Amino acid sequence: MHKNMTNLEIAELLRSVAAAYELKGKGPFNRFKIGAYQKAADSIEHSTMELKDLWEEGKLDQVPGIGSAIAKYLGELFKTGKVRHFHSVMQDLPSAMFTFMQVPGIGAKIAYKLCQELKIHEEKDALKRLEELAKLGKIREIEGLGTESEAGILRNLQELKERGAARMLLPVASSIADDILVWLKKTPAVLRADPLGSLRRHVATVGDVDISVASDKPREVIEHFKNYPKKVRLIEAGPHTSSILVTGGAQVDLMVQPPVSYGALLAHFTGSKHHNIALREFALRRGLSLSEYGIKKLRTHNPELKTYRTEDEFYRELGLDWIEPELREDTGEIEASYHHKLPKLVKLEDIKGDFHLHSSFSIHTSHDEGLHNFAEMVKKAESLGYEYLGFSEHNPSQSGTTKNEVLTLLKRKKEAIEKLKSAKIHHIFNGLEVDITPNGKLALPNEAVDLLDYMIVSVHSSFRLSKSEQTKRVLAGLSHPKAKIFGHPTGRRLNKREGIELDWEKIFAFCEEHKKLLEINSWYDRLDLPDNLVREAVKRGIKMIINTDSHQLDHMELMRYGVFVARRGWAEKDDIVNTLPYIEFKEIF
DNA sequence: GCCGTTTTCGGCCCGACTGTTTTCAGTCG
Repeated sequence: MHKNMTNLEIAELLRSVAAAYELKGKGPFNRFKIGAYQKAADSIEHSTMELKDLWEEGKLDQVPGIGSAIAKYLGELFKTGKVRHFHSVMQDLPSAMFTFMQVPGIGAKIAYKLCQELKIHEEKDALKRLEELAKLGKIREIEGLGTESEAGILRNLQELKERGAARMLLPVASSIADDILVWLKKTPAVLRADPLGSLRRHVATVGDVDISVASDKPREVIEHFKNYPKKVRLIEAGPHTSSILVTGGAQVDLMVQPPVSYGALLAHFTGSKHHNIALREFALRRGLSLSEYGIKKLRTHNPELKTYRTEDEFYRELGLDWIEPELREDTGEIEASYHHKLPKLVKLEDIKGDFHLHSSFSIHTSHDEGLHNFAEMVKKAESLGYEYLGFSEHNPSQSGTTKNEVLTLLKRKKEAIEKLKSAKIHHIFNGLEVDITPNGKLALPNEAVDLLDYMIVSVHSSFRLSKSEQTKRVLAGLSHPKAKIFGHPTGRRLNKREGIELDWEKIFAFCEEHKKLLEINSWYDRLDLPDNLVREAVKRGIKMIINTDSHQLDHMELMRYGVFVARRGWAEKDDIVNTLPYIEFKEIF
């Protein structure tokens, strides 16, 4: 019995194979094979479904980038735990080289050279050994490397240790970008500046902060950028681009173009990489070549560069509708744009209520209480322009309260909410966020449920049940008629813990049949349902609700993060129930 | 090794910067 490989581990394996091919093939003839393995690895990493499950259903070939050859190898991997072909490609390569490739600036060739020359072969302690030898000046002695390379490797090793591989949460990256924008705008050479990359695409986590600048004086802009007060180190600087490291360890990349070609720069630097590649291939089939500078007509005698001030003009030149940044992941958006079938994405202004709020009204919960009372939260909801809201404190602790106490507490809560209603400030729903216990029971007596308008049911414990047990548990919890919403469905905490394992086929089918709502939780380390699962839900016509899970007033402003996730999942207004006016919304409950 | 709005063969995105090798390879996004 061999260990189940996760998508991430499979992606790693394919990247190693790509690296091996990079060393094997002398010459450019297998460049495309290398690219194919890398592309397959990326694709697997972004896959919604576990590859193993797809293989069992015979659907491996549905994953873009996986063709007959790699599908066959993966089949062997799932059956036997290893792939003979991969083994033979990698057998005479030291395993340490794949470890070295984690260090920025070290690719396949340098990694291999380091292993050979420094005689480091095993993965164990490889980085530590590399650091020791670098400090002894052994790297500069290797042909093709010098003192700069040695210093760079040492520095990058150090930074890797300090920062790790963790990506930034969206608000963190946003605030770094905001601060840099303020700095950049201090010089008149900067005519315009925008945060781009994954930040603009509103990905849940951000690797580096990317900033574009429109300017006719790029050198001045780069100089100014290099003087950013929070700069820790200059990574590189050229005529149009520069990268720095800032306090906290984040890398900031800058690109400058004159205003006449700013549209092409926006498109290029927003990415994603895969969107860019797909867009360039699309253009190439039409005899056009794209870059951050503009568009060239190929096959003409003197290919002239055409520039674009706006992204809209840039996309239009290709015969495409402008594509929302959130959609630019090469998952069908180019084709949709070509056929004028892009979704009309939900917007923050469409949201008419928040249904996951924790007030300070005490009902002896087993988890955390909110900080502010009903009236304060209602007032905040009013200021956000909402028509309705729902209070959903955690259920009372099962061990700390008797059934009668629970009933008394919840009667009191119901009365308090009734009073708010009579004040006619808002349409207020009386809910509760109820734990689904490991055996699938709800952590609330049935008589108490009768006092509520709705329940959000959530998993807050036993995250490591097997997929089938976890699925059974959740479906049992959701089967109560008043359990309308499945709260933060995967339970993931970004950079902290993986989500629970669920059979999504079954969960989706159940939600579809029984009209259950999936929550998109806006809390920025949850962003749960994740965007790729939102996309699946949208395809199946399953409705969702975007909530903040607020525990205090200012949390209620985080709704936009949930909206970002919905947009990345191609959700339109109709897919999200809390865009409905009260009259229609209340029918659901 | 993958893939198809000219193709089941013959293509495969495009450019940046660094360090070191005096003309370019390696790495990155």
